[in-house]
Amino acid sequence: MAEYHFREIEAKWQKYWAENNIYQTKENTSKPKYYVLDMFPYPSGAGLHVGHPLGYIASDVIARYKRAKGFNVLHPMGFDSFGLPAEQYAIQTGQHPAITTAENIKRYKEQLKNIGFSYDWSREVQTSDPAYYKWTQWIFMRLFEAWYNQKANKAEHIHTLIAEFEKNGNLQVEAACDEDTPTFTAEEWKNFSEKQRSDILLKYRLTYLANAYVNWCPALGTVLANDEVKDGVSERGGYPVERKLMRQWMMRITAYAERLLQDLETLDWSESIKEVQRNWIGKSMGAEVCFYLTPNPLSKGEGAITASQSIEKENIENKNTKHSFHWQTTSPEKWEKLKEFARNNRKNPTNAENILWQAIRNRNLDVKFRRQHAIENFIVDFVCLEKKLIIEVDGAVHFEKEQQEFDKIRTEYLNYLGYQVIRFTNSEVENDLEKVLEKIKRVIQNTPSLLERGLGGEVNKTITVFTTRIDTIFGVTFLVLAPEHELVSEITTPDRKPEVEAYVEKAINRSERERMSEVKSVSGVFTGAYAINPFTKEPIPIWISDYVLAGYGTGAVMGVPSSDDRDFRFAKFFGLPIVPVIEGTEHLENPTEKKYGKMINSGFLNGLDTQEAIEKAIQYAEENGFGKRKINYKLRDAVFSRQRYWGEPVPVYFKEGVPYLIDENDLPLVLPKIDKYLPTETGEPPLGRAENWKYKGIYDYELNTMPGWAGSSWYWLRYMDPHNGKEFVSKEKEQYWKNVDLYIGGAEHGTGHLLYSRFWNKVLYDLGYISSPEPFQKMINQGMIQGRSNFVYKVLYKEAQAHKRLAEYLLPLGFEANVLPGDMQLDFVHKEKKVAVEIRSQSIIKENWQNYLSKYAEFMPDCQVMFVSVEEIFTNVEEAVLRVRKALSGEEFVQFPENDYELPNLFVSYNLRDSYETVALHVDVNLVENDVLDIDAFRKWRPDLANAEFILEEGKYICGAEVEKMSKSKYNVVNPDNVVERYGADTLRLYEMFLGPLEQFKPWNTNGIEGTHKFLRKLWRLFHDEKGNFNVSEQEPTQAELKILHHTIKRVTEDIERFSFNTPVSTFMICVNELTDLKCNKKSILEPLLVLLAPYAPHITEELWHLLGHTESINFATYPDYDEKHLQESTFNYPISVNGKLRTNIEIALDLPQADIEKIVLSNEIVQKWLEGKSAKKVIIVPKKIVNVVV
RNA sequence: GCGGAUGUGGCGUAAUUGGUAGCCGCACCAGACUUAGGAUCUGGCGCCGUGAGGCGUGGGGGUUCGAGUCCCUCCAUCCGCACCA
Repeated sequence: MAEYHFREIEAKWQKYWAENNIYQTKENTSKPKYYVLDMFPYPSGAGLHVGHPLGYIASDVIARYKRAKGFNVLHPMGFDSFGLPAEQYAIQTGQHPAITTAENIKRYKEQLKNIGFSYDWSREVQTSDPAYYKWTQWIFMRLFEAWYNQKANKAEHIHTLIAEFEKNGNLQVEAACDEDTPTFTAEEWKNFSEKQRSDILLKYRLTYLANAYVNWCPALGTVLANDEVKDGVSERGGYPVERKLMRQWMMRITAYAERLLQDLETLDWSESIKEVQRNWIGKSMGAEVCFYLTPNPLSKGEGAITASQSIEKENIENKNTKHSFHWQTTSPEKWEKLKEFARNNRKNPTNAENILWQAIRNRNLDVKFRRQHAIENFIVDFVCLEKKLIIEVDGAVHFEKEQQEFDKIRTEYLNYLGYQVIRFTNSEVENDLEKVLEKIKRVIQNTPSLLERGLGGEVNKTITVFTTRIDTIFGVTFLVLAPEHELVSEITTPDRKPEVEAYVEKAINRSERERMSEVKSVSGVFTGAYAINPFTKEPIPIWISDYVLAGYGTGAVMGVPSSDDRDFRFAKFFGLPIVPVIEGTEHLENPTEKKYGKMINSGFLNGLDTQEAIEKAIQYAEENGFGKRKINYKLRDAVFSRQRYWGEPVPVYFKEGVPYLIDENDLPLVLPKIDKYLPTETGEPPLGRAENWKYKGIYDYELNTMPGWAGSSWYWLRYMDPHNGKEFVSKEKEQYWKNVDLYIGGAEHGTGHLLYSRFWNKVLYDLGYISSPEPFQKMINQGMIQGRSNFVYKVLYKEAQAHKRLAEYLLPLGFEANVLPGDMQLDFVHKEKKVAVEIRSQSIIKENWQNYLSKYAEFMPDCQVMFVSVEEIFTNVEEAVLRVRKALSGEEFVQFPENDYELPNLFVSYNLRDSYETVALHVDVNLVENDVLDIDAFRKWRPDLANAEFILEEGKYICGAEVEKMSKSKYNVVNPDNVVERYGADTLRLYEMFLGPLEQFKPWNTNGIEGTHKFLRKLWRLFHDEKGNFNVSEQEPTQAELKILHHTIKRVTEDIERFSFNTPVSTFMICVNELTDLKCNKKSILEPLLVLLAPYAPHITEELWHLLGHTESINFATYPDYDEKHLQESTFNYPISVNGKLRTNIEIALDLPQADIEKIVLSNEIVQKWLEGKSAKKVIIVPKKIVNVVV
């Protein structure tokens, strides 16, 4: 064989490797293990493009390198084969997603095998295979049967929780559980029904059913996890997502928030991806502070009960009876003045008053009414304090205008105090009591009781806020609740109700996206309610606003406009007071510019620094019982249900509304057949279509399936033991392989796969099934390979240009251009001969000429009008001019273009495009080489281009180029198959590595691939003579040759060890170049070089290895060690600089003492010249580096 | 706005971590061999300058005998997060 025939060589060895199971991994425990894994690919219909193999090649290099270094390497590949695209395709075509998936996988495997990866295909897994998802379901069951014990700080089997419930109820349990978990005693637990117990346990399980606001995507017909939503639209497909309250399976990942955060420190991951996870977990340390609601909305002065009094009073009252009403609705002093009137009125009621009183007294309407009760300065007829409802019965006097005015003010005031006032006339009560009572009943019904709404200190309700800056609490001038906050409807005063409700309505209906896009605008509504700042005892208004998110913290914030930007904007907008609390902010236009410093205006915190003040304030709050230290996480529990077919069925059935796990022996719960991959008519998920699909033929199965990330959250474990039918992974194998040593994949999984995998891994670890707390020890995120699009520039034929062109002919004939009679513009007019020429496109002339003519007749009577089409001008301008000439000379002429003209399909080369009006069009990059267009191929590319013509530069058509995402629509996708076809897999592998650092994003540009291909041919020639005969010498190597080899070994090995994949390629090139220069064909040099290169170029090295006489695969060769002794030098060519500037080089023996070096350097001619007669101040000699002479 | 990363010839990049900036490859230029070249080989190739030399690692400043590398500052690009309390 003379030439390097890569196609034959590569096919030959790929076959050999497969037939001889060269890459099969055995559990050989005498060797150290090394587990190198690629991120699970989803087999999409588009197949691989050159960007995908980048990471696979790097991991393959490592796998091969580690094998040669004596490691037992696990390097598997498989497919994350459940997912939306195959199902979308199924919906459109009716083809079962399993078929689509199988086809896609087949294609992927062909492409992968074509590149010569050393995967152990015997370990391949597919998540959609029942033999695999059996264990996904099994793990789901483990999660269902687990709870998170915060005392032990780990997950435990639910049995331990039940045992505790039976012993002590849940009073002493510290667990990750739902917010609304009630407390109960052991006694109560024992008396709970099965359903009640199930409901309680669901609040603790690591996977649970709950009503939660989820991301509902109507277009996909399913809910999505938070990480699947980007900027308010679905990550896949970009469909809108809305908030919807649904009962869904959830994963209690929040239980692990702290450990997921802390253990990041133990991982060798890039800082950026750790940061992404930290952000997502979103830990913030601060405090929760309780704000009591005021008993009444306070007006200034007025003698109302002061805030501090009210708190004391409330505390006293609360000690006695938890729900005692605050019936004293005026001050004692006022009551002194009013009580006589009140008593009088009671004794002498009007007839109407009496009738009504008899009807409503004694809780006749289920609520207690008081009559002639004093409220502030007024005595009202009847009042129901629980509902804050006042009923007035008006006599004749109320018809007078003055009295009506007074009533109005009185009502307003009472409204202001939070009371509803309804009025009846005497006659209404006397004549139609039924109707009156009916109305009262209705109002009572529609008004929440204070027992429920807890307005003010009358019941023990508080608003809790979360803050990281409790030190600024003296600067709190308002509270803001999220519109969705549960207290909003309860605390809103009647007068504010319409406005508040309208705002809430609007906020809830607005999509996430809308709310996000209006970040900068300020909006909000006052609720009418007030709270007491527990530090200052001052009342502060309670507002609601969009900028407070229901899902974060407590859904309420304390507004500190002097140190928070959003609060500042809010306060400015609504004119709320701003109290500076940090020294130096008093006179600032915007006090939030300075956020840290000494406290001012802050009572006992004055003078403290931010951190000290935070500590002291928390301490104070805890001591006084209205606050506590609190750590908050942004991380939410993950929605685990999908209303989809193509996913793992959830191994759960329902009996009387209680979810039960199916028996473990019934696993796997296999996906049933269904007729259509759509929801049922009643809106149930597709699985609702399965016929007779019931557990044990009786019980309904869960109809949701698991999300795409379920199967990929544990797959690395399955590779350790992929065919085990008894366990998801055997203990021994798990103990041996432990976790992934090197994980290579994209950074885009930072908040999804990489977080869920860590979560499941930790659960399995806590439950004792596996031995590593983290799944992926080291990770490298390969940069995306971007597409490099090429463009051609199609010449546009516009009227403006046609006009210009025609003008060249017509102006010399005496035409004027752009004549403006009336509101028209005529293209060309010959005034003397009364001829007008109009340019329009061919189609417009055809369709509209009559309209034009009538217009011309209006402005230019008795003028000859003729039309010239744009098409005509560019294809046959002479003909057009001829027609015009005829018209001028009075001959008979043709008014319209005689023929239909077709414009040439003209493209102009990149650097000439500025002289034309052009549009840039994507051209298939496969038709372009080094930005030069293959014109023939271009004409054949699409039928409409067959007649394409070109304006060339220097005989070539140069394309423009731009870096974009690699995608079909941009015609910039490069298929690795094509590259392999043309240059071979080894060249592709080398080139992808050579392109630059693995982590970097870079455009794919085939331009440089020649270089790596040439390198391989050069390597080939080292082993062959000029005639192409294999020719390797057994001669002893020279010192120079050994030096080249060992230098290469050293550099390549060091580079691979630090995962620098591009630099070894250069080193190999240098090595081969140098050996070529020396005409070295010695076996003792070339043989180790092959082993060194084999991880990068496995095919050519395998071929040459066998040509050298080996009968075993190069994969079993040992990696060469480098020997320092071959790199020893006796002299060094020192760079000599004078004052830091390089002036010359001097070869100096390395064993020479520094003083001698100095002498040699200073006596050097060139150094002398630069010294300019001065003496050297200092000579710095860095051995084997540099000499610097300082003058 | 906050956080992270990056910035070096026409292009992809390299620089043993403070010691000769531009290795290797592409493109380009010149030449050789050839009927031919999308083969192969040789030489050149940061910028200015005929030259000596000067200038050069996004800009400015600093530390140092010496800075692409360390410090300060500004700018640009990319990525992530974002009313997160």
